[in-house]
Amino acid sequence: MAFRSEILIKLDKKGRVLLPAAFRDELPADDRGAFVLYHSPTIPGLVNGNSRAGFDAMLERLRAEALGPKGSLKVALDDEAFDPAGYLSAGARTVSLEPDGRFTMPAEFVQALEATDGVMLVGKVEKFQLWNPARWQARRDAEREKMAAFVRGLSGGDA
Amino acid sequence: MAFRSEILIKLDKKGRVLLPAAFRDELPADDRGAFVLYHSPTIPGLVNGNSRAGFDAMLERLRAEALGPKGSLKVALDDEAFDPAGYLSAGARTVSLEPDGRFTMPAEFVQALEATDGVMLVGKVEKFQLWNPARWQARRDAEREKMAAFVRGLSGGDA
DNA sequence: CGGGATACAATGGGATACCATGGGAAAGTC
DNA sequence: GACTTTCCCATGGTATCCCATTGTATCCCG
Repeated sequence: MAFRSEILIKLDKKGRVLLPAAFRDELPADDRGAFVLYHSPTIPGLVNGNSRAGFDAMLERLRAEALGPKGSLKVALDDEAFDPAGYLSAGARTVSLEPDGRFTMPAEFVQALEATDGVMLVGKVEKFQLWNPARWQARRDAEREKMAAFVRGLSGGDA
Repeated sequence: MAFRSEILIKLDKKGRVLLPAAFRDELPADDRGAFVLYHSPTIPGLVNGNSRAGFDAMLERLRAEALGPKGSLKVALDDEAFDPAGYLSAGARTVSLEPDGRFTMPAEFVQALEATDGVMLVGKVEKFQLWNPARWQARRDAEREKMAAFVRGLSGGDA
């Protein structure tokens, strides 16, 4: 259960996008009819995706981390207190998959991506990302250098 | 079963508001004819909403955690003792949904929101909120910064 | 092991159903 | 009887369903 690979998918004029078979297969077997899209909390113009179960699990961990064990009652009542799980939830949408594996991309996400005719789907282990193809290109180049530097920096055999 | 997304809905001249399909679907399947609206206990001008079951469950937790096991008996008898659940309940109203998914917004909530022609519905996981669109805008910007700070604060890779 | 035959993945498009909204008519209500 | 509330119908837009097409794996068979 891990999202891998990067795949360029068409965004047709009806706003539909195919969730590739490789990604569909990573959704829980008992819940393949829908998944969650949500805005990246740190990178504007990036959209994340996950299974409903995966997204909910993340929110749960988030609340435990941010609020401690007794936080659930407080967060349910105190609208003034900042709730990171609530923040993510507001920027998220459950989208249902058509039988053929496609979904209609909500307009807000199309806008965020500034996608015109294609979307780059990128597997990031326990979630996946939707990128504007051009922006992904740039991001990828930057990450390649960081990765090389990171590996060189690993304290290891030679040195 | 979690409220997500933010949706701007019209408030028509008859005082009607549509509960979007995405939110209706989160109401319990056996009780979709009505739900609960209640004033936020911490933010004036904010209205919260939940299913009847969800609201009741919150009151129950509130009494159990805030007052202890004997609390409910005490508040049933002692009118002098402060009962947070009773307070919330007084500021709450059950509103019924029309067959087409709309409801008439009680005047007290319209006033509280100072809503004129639109209401922003925001999913907050186990409940949702009704905001004055302009105020939500401001709130959202503030939350974005808090979220960024929160993510930075997570003990992680770089440091 | 070549050559189809078959299954499935990715895409396009027409027809239909549903969502969000406005407005009129009927039924209460004071 | 004026006003509010509920019911019903209308409409534009979007999403969903269904069917079709093409290309590519996979399979089977001799």
